[in-house]
Amino acid sequence: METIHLNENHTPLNDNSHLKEIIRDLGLKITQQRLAILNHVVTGKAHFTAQAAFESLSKTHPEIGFATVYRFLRKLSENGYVTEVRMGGLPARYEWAHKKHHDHLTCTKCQGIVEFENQEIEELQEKIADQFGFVLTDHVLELFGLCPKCQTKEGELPVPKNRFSSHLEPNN
Amino acid sequence: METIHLNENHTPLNDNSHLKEIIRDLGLKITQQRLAILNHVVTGKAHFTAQAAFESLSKTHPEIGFATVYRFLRKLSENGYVTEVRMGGLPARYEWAHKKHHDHLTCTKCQGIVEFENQEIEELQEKIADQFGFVLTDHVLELFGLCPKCQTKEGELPVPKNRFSSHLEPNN
DNA sequence: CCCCAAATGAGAATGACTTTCATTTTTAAC
DNA sequence: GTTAAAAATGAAAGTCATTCTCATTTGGGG
Repeated sequence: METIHLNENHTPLNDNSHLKEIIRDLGLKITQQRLAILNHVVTGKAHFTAQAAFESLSKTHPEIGFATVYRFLRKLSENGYVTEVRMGGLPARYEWAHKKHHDHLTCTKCQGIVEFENQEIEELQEKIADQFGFVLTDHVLELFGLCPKCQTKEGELPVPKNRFSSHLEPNN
Repeated sequence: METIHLNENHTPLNDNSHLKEIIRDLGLKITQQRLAILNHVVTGKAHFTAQAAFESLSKTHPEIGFATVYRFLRKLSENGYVTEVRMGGLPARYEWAHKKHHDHLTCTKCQGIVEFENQEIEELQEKIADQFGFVLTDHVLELFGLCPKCQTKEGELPVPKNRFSSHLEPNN
């Protein structure tokens, strides 16, 4: 059905068959751009912003526009292939959702992110939704605090330029 | 110390003494604008957007600028007097934080918000932070789903103009 | 191959804030 | 009370992430 041969990047085409399947599942046409973006999402590191993905992709695929990156990431996230994470008013961060569901513990100083999962919490959430007659479709659980490193290095690192509200006092 | 008399709105001044204390606690000067905004926050309904507060306030205080509303709401939220809630990329919503801590269960269709509290979840969160050596400073727990009403009225209401990602399929 | 709906990219538009700055207020000191 | 310095304000401009528009290109069924 699908002959294996090399594309212009000397990458075996069948590397992409898995990615193609995903794009097909979304009911979209298979384009080089989407393959490149999807490949980046799957193989790159998690918690990237759309902007970062765009810049990174631009190096090898200068022809990809950021609109395409945003559009496709949205589609992927709408269909559960990637998870969109937002903290405060900061740009959305995305991650490939092939892993088991998990939540995030974020350091408000260095913005480091630790992933965790906790079945008990998941179950309690379901129970709560039930109590109010809701059908749960999604949830966001983000914990914020200071990571071990930032607890010691008090005030050494400058607070990242974006403000951080949420009960912290930035002016001390 | 403070003589009770009427201000130009024929409202007893001591109505505001509580509000003034809050503003003082923030290290800010007491202005008519801040009193008006704070009064709105305390007595108005919860989960308002900055824009909504601005518009509502404009009726009685046409001189208040939206910059002032945003600035003051931010200050209040930084100091824990109000809680900032964000869902998806939608405008931040604020609520007076005089109540016990609670989280939100939001209907993705009608955007109705139910508040709940669950001590078990709170404790589990602390435990998780501990496990990673984090000092917890804050957290966000937002549950999303369909409220009982919206479960039955399938597709009757148009989806609010702002898209809703998160594993829902808007195009069906 | 051909065609056309789907996809793309460049740039304009949007929308929620934030910042700037010239003017007005507050308030602490007389 | 006056007053002056510091803080606050509002109008408007700026920012920034994201979305939209639209003219052009492209994938893929026929």
